[in-house]
Amino acid sequence: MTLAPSDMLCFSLYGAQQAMQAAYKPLLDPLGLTYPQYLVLSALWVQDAQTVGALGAMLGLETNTLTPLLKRMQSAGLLDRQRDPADERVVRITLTAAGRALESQAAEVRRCFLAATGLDPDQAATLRDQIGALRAALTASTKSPRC
Amino acid sequence: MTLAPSDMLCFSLYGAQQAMQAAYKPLLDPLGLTYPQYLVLSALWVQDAQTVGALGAMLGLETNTLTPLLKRMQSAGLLDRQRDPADERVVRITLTAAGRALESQAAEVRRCFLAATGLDPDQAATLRDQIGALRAALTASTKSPRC
DNA sequence: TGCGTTTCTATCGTGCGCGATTTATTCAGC
DNA sequence: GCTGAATAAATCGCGCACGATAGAAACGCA
Repeated sequence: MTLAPSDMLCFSLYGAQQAMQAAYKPLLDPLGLTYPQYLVLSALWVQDAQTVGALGAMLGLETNTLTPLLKRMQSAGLLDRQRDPADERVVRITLTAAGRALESQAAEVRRCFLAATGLDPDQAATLRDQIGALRAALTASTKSPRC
Repeated sequence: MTLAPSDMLCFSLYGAQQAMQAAYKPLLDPLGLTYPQYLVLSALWVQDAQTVGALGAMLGLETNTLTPLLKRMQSAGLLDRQRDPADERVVRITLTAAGRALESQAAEVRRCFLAATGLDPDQAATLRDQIGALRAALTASTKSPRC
């Protein structure tokens, strides 16, 4: 017996993620950001001068995704990329004034996105944790398959 | 006050979707399918001979995504693409024997994915509906912004 | 000191995903 | 019948996302 995509948990996740990015688009376009770029900035607002690898660990992205993404953001004047003198293998990502300046506008973005979900903060946090648990279970299962 | 990505609902969705596709990968690789291709087949198993537009409506994808995706699946021998004689604008997508044959293996894929989530069927259905509601709210809000 | 291993980033190729545009066909109204 | 609007699919360009690989720097250890 075959399920239609609309009846599948995986498809709800797939579709919701696309809807989420579509909802962010009108909020981020005025800032000249894509959604992954917004995530990178969010990570740097919390902790500046991170390495490429640390950003990747926080966001779940590999360097093959991050390097070109960070170069585009550098071209846009949002951040600087420079080798760490103490360890020349490492590239440190540092916010520019322009990158830091966007933080103040992020509050409005968050407020609008929450409004778009139609959830109150508690409901959003609960759903976030449920989806986070799903993510953790899937990641764990991929590392050591049960099936 | 700025949230870390890990505290954001949007990021849990973003990360969970990536984890979902990573979990599907070892299940679909043996079948020679990507996750979006698996979705297309799932839609066609329910209803064969759909148009490109109907598939797009079911999966939430535009023709600029579907056309090359369907061409790759045609090259792989999974489906046929042919203009509808009654309306030459329309292209109908029809499963080949090979495409139909994969349906029997999909049950095992679904079983393994559910196991990977660590959820029982009821929990999975509940979470699916919650995420589906989030998707609906986000889509509605994108169409008529509240903010 | 020198060498094999590990760590970190960058590069390459492929497959989505989508905004914008183009082409082909059909339809509606004259 | 003919023309303009509408519809369906295809095309083009760009930005992720990731597997596989490469290259440079640091480290471990004889």
